[in-house]
Amino acid sequence: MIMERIVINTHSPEPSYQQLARQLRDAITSGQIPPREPLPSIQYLVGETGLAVNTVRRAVAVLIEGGLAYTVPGRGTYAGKAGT
Amino acid sequence: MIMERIVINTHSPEPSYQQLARQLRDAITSGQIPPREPLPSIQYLVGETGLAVNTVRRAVAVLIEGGLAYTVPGRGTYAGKAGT
DNA sequence: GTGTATTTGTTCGTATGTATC
DNA sequence: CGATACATACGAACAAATACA
Repeated sequence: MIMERIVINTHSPEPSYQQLARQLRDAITSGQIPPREPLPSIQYLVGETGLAVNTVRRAVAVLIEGGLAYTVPGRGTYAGKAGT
Repeated sequence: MIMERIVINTHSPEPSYQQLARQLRDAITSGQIPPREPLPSIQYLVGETGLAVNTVRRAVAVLIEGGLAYTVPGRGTYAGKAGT
């Protein structure tokens, strides 16, 4: 599992889902999670962050909409763009 | 309130939020809801469609991300782009 | 092939906060 | 202040796709 510690500050004015999305984005753009490598699973992120499933899902959705990750149902979510 | 009947087919393979997003999008692009005119409120859409608040919000979020609508906190959601 | 576990997708319900009128 | 409207977050349930023993 590739990924540094994730820290969510509940009292920050920045929404939790945005904090998580930002940290995941950084992990991807920095190459810490190379293209085609799986992101941490939703369940893992729930345990790691203490956030609710829906909140984590929302954060991941941000990356997907941003074209930084893609999902394969039943498999997982991967860094980079879907394709060949 | 500008807007034709909204119909959600629960048994359709197309997710409810996408059905709603599509119908709202059509209402905007067709000019049925002109730029700067308010979209139906979340609560209204909840009553009209029978969907849950979160599901309706998700549909509206699709339009906002697509640049077809913008939100003014405490006021409402409007067709077109935010700006002047 | 079957059954189970994992993972994502959709949906609902509810509570609290913030902004506007 | 009270009503309205959007924003964030939590909790829970069920379906579908995939992986694996």
